[in-house]
Amino acid sequence: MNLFTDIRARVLEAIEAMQAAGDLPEGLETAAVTVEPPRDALHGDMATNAAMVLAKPAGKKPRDIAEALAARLASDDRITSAEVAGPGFLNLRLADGLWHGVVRAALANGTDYGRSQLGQGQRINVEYVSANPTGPLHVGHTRGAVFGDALASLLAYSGYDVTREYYINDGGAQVDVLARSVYLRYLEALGQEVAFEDGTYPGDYLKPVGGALAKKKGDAWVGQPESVWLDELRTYATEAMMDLIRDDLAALGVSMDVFFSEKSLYGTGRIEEALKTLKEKGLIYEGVLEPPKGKLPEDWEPRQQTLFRSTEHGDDTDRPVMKSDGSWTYFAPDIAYHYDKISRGFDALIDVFGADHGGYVKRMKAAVSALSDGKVPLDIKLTQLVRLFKNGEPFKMSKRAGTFVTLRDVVDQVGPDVTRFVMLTRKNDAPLDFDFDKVLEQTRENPVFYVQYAHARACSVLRKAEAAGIDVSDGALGAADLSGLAHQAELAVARKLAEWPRLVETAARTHEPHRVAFYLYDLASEFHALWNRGNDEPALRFLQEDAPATSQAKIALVRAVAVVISAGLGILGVTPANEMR
RNA sequence: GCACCCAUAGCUCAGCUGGAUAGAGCGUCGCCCUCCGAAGGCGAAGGCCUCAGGUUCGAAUCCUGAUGGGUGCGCCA
Repeated sequence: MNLFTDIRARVLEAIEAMQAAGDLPEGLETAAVTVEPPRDALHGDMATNAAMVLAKPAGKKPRDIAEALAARLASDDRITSAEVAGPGFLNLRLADGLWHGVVRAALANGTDYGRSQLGQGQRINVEYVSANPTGPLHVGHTRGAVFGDALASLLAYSGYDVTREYYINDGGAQVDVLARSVYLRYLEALGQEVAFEDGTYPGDYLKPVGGALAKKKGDAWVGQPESVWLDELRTYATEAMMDLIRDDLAALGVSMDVFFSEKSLYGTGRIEEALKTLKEKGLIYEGVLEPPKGKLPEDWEPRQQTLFRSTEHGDDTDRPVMKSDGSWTYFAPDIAYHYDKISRGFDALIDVFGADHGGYVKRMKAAVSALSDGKVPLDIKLTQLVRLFKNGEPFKMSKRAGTFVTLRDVVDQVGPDVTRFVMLTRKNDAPLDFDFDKVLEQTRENPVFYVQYAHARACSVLRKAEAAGIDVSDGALGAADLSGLAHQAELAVARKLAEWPRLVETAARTHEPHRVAFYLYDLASEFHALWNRGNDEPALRFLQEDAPATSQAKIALVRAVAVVISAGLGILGVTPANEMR
């Protein structure tokens, strides 16, 4: 149930009636007609731009159209007033019963109130994290993981058939480095002195992997050349790292539907197949790239390479898919991977990358556009840097100083709920400050606490009401007489609840889950305000002595707030708190 | 040199993908607990939405250019 689309439908009905009556010409385009909350609540409950949008094509003055529209809408008993304002806005005030309907809808549908069919069951693939399997996830990955996961949930809530996917970069040279590093830890576990030179991973997290290997293999690989152990160790080490990463993700509450291995693309003809598809479209050629303008790399020299004509699909320059020595560039398996996603029948793709991958956006979009003949849209969301703070002081990450901050460090210190919420209180394309101390503060400036507190307060009222003998089951509250819910302060909260389905749709359409977090903060603010007004105006207290029917109406509103907060937090992957301690 | 992202109150940031007098938190100043949790609430002050053009009924939002910051730029995935 979305009150805004209901009223918009009513407005369009009135426009059709005006056309039938000859007040407006036939065949007008009404797609641009919107019904939205006015910026200033004093203007009314909803505003439509219909008259201004239609004025030009209809050849009439906006205010004249608005007047005529107002007359027709005013006859609807759901609309208590329709006033023309400004250049041709039509401000509508709605009957209290509609706001009561919002409360009832929230109680009847529970956390499904707000669910939409925007996606119409379209299959959409969200790829995120996709960190190299060479170590534990760090803070940067954490933001991508939280963002991707919340986006996926948001899309699922909006009627898409979502697949959450992780691309394992297990095909490149970094896996050899990993295998050699594990080999050193293996030797170490067997009592040898080892040195970690440049080009190896010295992290402690490989110690248990080397230890386990020593148990499994004994000294069979000691003193043996790489040719004996490298292949097997690559697989072994990668699997160990993926176990580690899966555990990290689980600690954050993230679970993937698909882990896709880059390695599975090599030696199976799948890269060749993807490139053949591009070649058939005339997009693959042998050539020499122009040198980049400005300062050249020291060792620059023209080289003959196999290139993808990505400029045909919006890129700035063509991109190499094969190195001069005949091996694939990293881009080739990426093309094959996205070709695979397209082949699996997804209607749309989303990639979540770190900001340092901004340079690959155009070429990746070009590849998907070429491979799908422009039929499968690819949206790439970049998550900006996370800056760490402790007590307001910048906190520099350094592997050497041992202050390398992992996902685990963050989750262990502040918990998954706080981590997730905080990471979503900023747009993905804005840098994020994460202060280990501030995110745990219990004050209004900490949105996590503020929203959780609102939910806990609502639960507290429900408990008290129940203790007072009021039936607070959703069924009873939904069936209650809500006429006791008539004060503007109370209806203001219901108005906010009415925006929820609309908010979900815009957030889903723009792929911006942070909007949910900000909405919840606003809703919490409305609720806290109403709560406190009870201090000055006893009539606004939720529990009314000796007036169980009135109390029940007010409790219904409280419960509806709790339901929507719970639904919103659910999308963000945060557990609502029933009480604060 | 080129591409992408960003620029909104003293600070940190929203702004519903073109709507009315641009919002919130922090900070500053002034209020509200014999009362469901004051871990909260109410109010005041604070703005050339970086700048200059353009598009139109209407621009913080779209386009062009400039300035300032971030990221990246052919055998590293």
